[in-house]
Amino acid sequence: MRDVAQLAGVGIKTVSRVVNGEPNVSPATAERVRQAAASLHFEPDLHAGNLRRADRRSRTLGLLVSSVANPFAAQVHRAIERVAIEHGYAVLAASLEDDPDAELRAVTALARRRVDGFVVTPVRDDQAYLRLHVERGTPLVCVDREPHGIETDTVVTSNVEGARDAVRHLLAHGHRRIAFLGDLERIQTAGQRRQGYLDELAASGIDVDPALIVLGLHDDASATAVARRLLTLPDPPTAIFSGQNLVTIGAIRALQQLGLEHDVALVGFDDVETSDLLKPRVTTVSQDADRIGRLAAERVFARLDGDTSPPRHLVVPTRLVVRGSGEIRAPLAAPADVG
Amino acid sequence: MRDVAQLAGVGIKTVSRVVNGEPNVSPATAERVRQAAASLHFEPDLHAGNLRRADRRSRTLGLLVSSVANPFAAQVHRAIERVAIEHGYAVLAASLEDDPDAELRAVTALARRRVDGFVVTPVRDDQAYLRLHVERGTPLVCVDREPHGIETDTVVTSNVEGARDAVRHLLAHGHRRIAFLGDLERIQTAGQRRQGYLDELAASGIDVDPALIVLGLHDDASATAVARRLLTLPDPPTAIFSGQNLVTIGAIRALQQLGLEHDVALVGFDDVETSDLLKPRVTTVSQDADRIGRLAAERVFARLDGDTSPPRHLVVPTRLVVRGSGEIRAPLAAPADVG
DNA sequence: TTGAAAGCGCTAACAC
DNA sequence: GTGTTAGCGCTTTCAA
Repeated sequence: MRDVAQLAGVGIKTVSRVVNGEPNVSPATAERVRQAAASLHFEPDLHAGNLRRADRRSRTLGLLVSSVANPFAAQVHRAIERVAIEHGYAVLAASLEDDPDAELRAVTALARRRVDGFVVTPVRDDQAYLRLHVERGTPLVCVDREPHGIETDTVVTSNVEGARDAVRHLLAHGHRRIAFLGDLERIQTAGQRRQGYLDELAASGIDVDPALIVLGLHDDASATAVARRLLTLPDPPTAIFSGQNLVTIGAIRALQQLGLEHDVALVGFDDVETSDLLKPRVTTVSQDADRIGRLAAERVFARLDGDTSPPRHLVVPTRLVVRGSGEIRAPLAAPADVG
Repeated sequence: MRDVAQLAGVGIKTVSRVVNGEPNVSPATAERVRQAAASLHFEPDLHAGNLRRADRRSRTLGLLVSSVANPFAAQVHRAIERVAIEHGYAVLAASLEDDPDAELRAVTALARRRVDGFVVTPVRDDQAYLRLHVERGTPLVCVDREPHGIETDTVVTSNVEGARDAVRHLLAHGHRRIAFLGDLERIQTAGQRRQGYLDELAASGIDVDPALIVLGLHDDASATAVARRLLTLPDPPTAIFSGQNLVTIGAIRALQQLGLEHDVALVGFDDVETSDLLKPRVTTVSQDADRIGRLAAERVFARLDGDTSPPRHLVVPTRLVVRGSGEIRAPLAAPADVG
């Protein structure tokens, strides 16, 4: 910058003014400065400026997700990036892989880089430690899961309602023995989806068979194994509600292996790529990742713009996408037990 | 930092030493400083330090990809992040959506944030403008596509060889009329895959029917339409080689719509999620995104570590994953034309 | 309309 | 072992 000033024959502050588009520079001077800057390939150092700048904004957002390679997280990321760009922001993303320590490390790494705001998918049991950053003026928005130990803006999927929709849909097709396959219990959304499943069955006065509820499934292999076991029970379920997309894939594989894919109904929570191409096509409760990301980013910028209203808890509805597998009807009920 | 120094009753430089783990601090002093830092929740400002630090490293990498939501790019991103973390680095990612102007904007945005290295999927016709950054000491590694106008490290998939493998596989199953469905011509990898297709046919002395080659497909809808048209030709192809995963999905849909999925062979370039669940399962030429990302990141760090050897051009081989659709045999050849 | 001086939070160089 | 001084590249303040 000093070099640019020298070459343009002006003071360093004038260069600063031109670079930042500040007023009170004669067009002629401005032009000379621009020429000089271009010829020296000058790129202002954003971080150096921040040191002294009034707003002290790094124009960078920090994003913590399960994994940038996870399709849902990646879509949320893209949506956040879109909003960020509009505001002249860049996004620093970190993958946590559900590791509580990684959450801490990532927050520290991003804090040292002085991100202006955090969008976090909580992993730890307690996010109270993040209060510090919020108090220091770095807004925090939690996505996908609710944080613990801190009151802050959140944007989550309507997990309970979505699960209820799925189960209601299966009930409407005559099913009474509906299995639930869920992710690890410590993952909040898994618990909520199970809750929706239980709520809807309760609301319909259906007795729950605990044998049909399995949690702790985190990949498709274990889901396949469990689904096979349930489907070969003496009194098997006539429908399956799977609570996560890898689990859905596992369930499909089990159904295919047993040749039951056209006989046992299936509704999966969260989309399965190319679910359109399968036979039958898979009915899913799909999440609006794009909207979640967009809302989260908008919340961050609202806070950066000085919004001090109470924390907002946004719930993004799911959509039941009817494609075929969920509309398989239950076989005629066996005669009621008469003892 | 001054506050920490005051609270610990030491000089500011001692705090710096403790924070950075430099030697020549007595254990007792160090402990007092640590206490003070913790009680004030001190987080050093990485960027402020960089201003004066000898290596001037922001410990941040810039990544430019088609889209962070694209599964291939997202996997590359994750692999880069893994290597980055090991080196204490964070990753700033930007989505270009194949927009040449976005490439320029993203490079500028990252340069102003003083990233230490770039990993770029080139979009523009010319990357000569990046020489500046390289000369100023910011290494550049191009992934997935070769850059133009600059000699730098590259990590790409063996597109030509992978395509040849696919076509050879189809030839081995008796096919002679093999269609090629490719992405937009301006996308380098699309051209390379077509080249591999042509090469392999030429090597086998097969005449190419230009009617069976269609480029310019960028989504599954257009691919479906084109595949339908080809398959309903008077003399239709007996096999399809699709050059991109959305195109593969389109081709599958067309085959399903026409009820031909068990009669016409299909090999797709790049993986299709859940291709395992389809009937028939889809044979693909799969790219090793993880390896590409890892190698690219390792190249950046090698350069940062002072490697000044000539640019390396790494080619990551593909793998033909045999699953069923590519092994459908050609129907018995029609009698040769005898005029 | 312009520029000089001070200072942002930190590290380098050197003195003690 | 420890502290002092200068200065990184920029913006602020304020004087001209």
